[in-house]
Amino acid sequence: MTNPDKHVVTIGLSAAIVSVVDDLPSVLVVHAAGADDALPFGPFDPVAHRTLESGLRTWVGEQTYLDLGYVEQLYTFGDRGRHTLKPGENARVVSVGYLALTKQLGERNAPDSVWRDWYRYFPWEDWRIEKPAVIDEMILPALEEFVASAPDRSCAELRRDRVRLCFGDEDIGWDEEKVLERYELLYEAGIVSEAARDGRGGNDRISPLGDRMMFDHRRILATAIARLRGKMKYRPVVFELMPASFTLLELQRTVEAISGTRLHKQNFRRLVEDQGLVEGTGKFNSPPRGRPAELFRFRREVLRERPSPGVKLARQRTP
Amino acid sequence: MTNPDKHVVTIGLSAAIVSVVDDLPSVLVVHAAGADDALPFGPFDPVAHRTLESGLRTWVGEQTYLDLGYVEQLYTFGDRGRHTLKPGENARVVSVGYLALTKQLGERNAPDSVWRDWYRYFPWEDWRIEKPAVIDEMILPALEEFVASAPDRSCAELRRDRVRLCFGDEDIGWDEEKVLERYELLYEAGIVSEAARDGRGGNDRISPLGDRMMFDHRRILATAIARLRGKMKYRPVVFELMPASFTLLELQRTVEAISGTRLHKQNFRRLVEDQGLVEGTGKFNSPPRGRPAELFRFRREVLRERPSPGVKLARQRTP
DNA sequence: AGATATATACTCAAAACGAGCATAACAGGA
DNA sequence: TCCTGTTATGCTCGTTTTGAGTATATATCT
Repeated sequence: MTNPDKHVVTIGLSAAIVSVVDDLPSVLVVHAAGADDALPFGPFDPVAHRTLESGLRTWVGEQTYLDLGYVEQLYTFGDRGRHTLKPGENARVVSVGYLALTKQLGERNAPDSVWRDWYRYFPWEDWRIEKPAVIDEMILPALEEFVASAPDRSCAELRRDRVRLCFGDEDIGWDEEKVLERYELLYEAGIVSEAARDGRGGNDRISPLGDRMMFDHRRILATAIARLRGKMKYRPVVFELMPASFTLLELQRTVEAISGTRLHKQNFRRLVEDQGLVEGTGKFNSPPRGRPAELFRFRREVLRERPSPGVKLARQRTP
Repeated sequence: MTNPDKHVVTIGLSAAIVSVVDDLPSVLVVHAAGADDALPFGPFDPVAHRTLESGLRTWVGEQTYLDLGYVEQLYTFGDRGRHTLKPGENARVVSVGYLALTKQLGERNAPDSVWRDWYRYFPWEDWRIEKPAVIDEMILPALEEFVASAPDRSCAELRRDRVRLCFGDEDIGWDEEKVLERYELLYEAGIVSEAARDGRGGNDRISPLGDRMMFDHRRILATAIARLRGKMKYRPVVFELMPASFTLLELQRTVEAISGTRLHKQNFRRLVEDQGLVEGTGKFNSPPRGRPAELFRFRREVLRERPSPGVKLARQRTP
């Protein structure tokens, strides 16, 4: 309390703006040649804005011409050293991360922002086709080194448990919600190239694991994916990403794209219909092959009825 | 970006430090005669502290001599006008709220901080004995006024729905997790006395509903209760509040104290045991009457086994 | 028509859940 | 000692939810 100046910081607002098209979950990033990708971000101006969220909406609107529908605060990061431009620099920025969902209507219009498949930054998170080879080929060996390099036995035990919980084994399977835990583990183990950049021990014998991002933006994106994967299950937020009408398979593919797993088709249909989340429109699509599927729409009334349920994942066993 | 000074704010860290003794969920508040209760809070010093959380732990340790075990970030509030000392004043503080769980060991030692039953601030949230009378006698009538005073028909509809979702009706019951939604509704409706203090329309014909708190601390506490009520169900966090050994009824009473509802005893036992959350110690207590109960301990191993489950609420129907 | 592909309906067993009954183990008083 | 009140603990039973299929319907293409 002595010198008020020493408590002064700048607040940065970062947004993971997400949309899904054609089974590709994408995030809007600011891309410049030669630099790491960044999430759209800007400083919070306490004079101009009444709330943090309105500040975010304003400059996202200015920069990307997007009208954000659903917006949710994720987390506030203030770690020293994880928001550096160049090694050694130490401007203190506290960054508040947001998750926003949008429909990617109209044309791309923001200056140098592009939609990017989010699995480009997290190649180990997409299990839709199969378990990503990078896990067994690169990640787990590198993490074993991390365990082995522990200063003492009990620390090694802790590290081993963390690896098991994050990446699973025979007993405990894959938990698609642990996106942040996995990224943080890789960061601490120096496997992810932000670690070296931030001046932490980086294991440079390893080819970079996923694309790097500016500042702590990959951490914010990990938080966003984790939150969305979890929230989807108990709140009907997927519909923020869907067009006005859609087939049940399209809905399922969107959920799968986000969760990075495959679902059981018949049971997915049962869940969604039984919960009254959607209603048929009576119209059908005309697919190139196969039986036409009915087009459904989101029943907005569910938001006013029961404590709004989400889209449960009817998990599929490995076939 | 023009003038960097205009982006400068102070970050306040506030902590809802929670413990449960004898079925009373309590929160540590700083109490001064003539002033509203406050959560322990202090500014974040970016020079001295590497992370927000370490800043919090440090000054909470200094101020309360408590060693926080479990700490979790809740939310970052930056609303103009909700962190005022006196009406009209407008120091811009962004406050990061935290939830901390502790065991209330040893003696109270902090200067003027005291443990307070949290239902003192939220009398409508405790349904353990019965539905709190204040809901039907004061809250719902006042909220009906709020609905009636809507500027137009569609706004009235929205307000009516919010009231229904927050406080339930015959169809949708009570959702104990909507603590924050309820508080915010009461704030907007001017029923809670912070509203008048912050210069928003306050309905002063109503006797104050629960104790007021300083700044936006009642909102932070609402967030904390909501988060704890939810998290308890899928993560074994209650055990942070329990002594080393306890009977299953003591555990149940703690869960009930937090959730503000009653649980089915036999089913609670079944859930907790089947999930392997606890193990018997072979020792028994000696109660004044009735059969002695076995003392259990938390199985710390669950944290290393399956994606750690929480204490599900085996809800009791109204008898 | 037959092959192929997708949509949708229905079945069936296992697991989880909600409610309650039954019995066990203690204290104190008749 | 036996009865009563009280709490703990074990067990049952019907319902719901879930996971995994099988069966059938409706398209297109050859």
